[in-house]
Amino acid sequence: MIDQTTILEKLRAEGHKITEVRRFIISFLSKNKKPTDALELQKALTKKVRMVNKTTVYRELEFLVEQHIIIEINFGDGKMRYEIANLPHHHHLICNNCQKVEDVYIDDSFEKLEAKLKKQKSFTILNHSLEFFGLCHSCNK
Amino acid sequence: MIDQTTILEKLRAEGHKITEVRRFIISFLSKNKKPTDALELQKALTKKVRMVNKTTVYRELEFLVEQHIIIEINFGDGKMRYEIANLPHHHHLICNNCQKVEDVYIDDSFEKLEAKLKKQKSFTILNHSLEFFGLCHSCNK
DNA sequence: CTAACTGCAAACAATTTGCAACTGG
DNA sequence: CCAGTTGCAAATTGTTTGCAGTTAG
Repeated sequence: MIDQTTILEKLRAEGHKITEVRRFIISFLSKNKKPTDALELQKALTKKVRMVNKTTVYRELEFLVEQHIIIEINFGDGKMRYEIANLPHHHHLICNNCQKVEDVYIDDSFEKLEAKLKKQKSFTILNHSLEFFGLCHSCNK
Repeated sequence: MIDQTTILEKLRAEGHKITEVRRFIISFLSKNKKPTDALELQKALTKKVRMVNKTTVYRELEFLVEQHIIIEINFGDGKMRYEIANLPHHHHLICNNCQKVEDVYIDDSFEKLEAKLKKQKSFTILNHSLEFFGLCHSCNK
C-alpha cells in the first residue's frame, strides 16, 4: 500500500513535476474510493482548485494510468472512470437504477478459475474486467 | 436454442417487418459467432446486400437488443460489439496484440460466486460483464 | 533555463436525433 | 393504406491532437 507522499516522491524523482492538478487528482482519488470520470474530476478541480481545461484533465489521467498510479474502469456506458491503483483488488456492484457503486471483494475461487483458464487455453491473462449490474437493496423494493 | 426462422416468425407475429437489413444482421450474427461492431456490419451489408446508412444499422442493432435477439458486448475500447443472444453463456479471451477473440466457457464456480454475492450484499445481480485480456498462444512467443 | 505541463481550438470516433420520404404486409 | 423502416444532415458525447505559451524545480 503506497501512500500519496510516496507516489509524489517517486514522480518527482523521475523528473515529473508536482502540479496542482496532479496533486489534486491523486489526493481526490485516494480519498474518494469511487470510480470517477474525467468530467467529475474537472468539476471538482474547478470548485476546489481553479478552472482547469478538460484537455489537461484527460492528459493527466492518461499520464497517471501509464505510471500505474491510477487504473481505468469501464462500466460500458461510454465513459472511462478512474480509481487509485493501490486499493486491494476488487470489483463493483453497479445499480442500474440509482447508479450507486458498491465495492465487492471476491474470494479466491475467481483467481483459481483464472489460473485454470490460463492453463487450458494457453492464453496469458494479463487482466480482466468484471462488473456486476443490477438493483441495489433500496432500489429493489 | 432458437433458430433464425423462429426469430423471424416471432418478429413478424409482433407486427415488425422483415427487412433485408434485419434479415441480414440476424443471419450474419448467427453464422459469425464473433462479437461484431456496427461498422463491420455496415461494411458486410454494403458488400453482400446494398449500401445501408450507418443510422439504419445502429437503429437495427438497438431494436434487436431490445427484442433480446442479440446482446451487446463491451471490450472497453470505445465501441460496442454484438453477438446473437441464443449462444450458450460464455465469456471472451481477447488478445491485446492480434485482437483475436476466443470464447471461453466457465464452469459453475462462477455462478455460485454470483449467487453468494447476491445473498451477502442484498443486491439483485441482473447481469455481469466479464472479459479477459492478455496474449494468445501465438502472440506470446 | 528547459523539460514538463497547460490552454485553446479544432479534429475525432462512436453513436443519436429530427424529420421527411419510403415500403412491406 | 400506414405503421414500421430508412436516409440524410446535423447534433452529441467522450476523448484526442497540434501548437504556441507557461511554469515547476
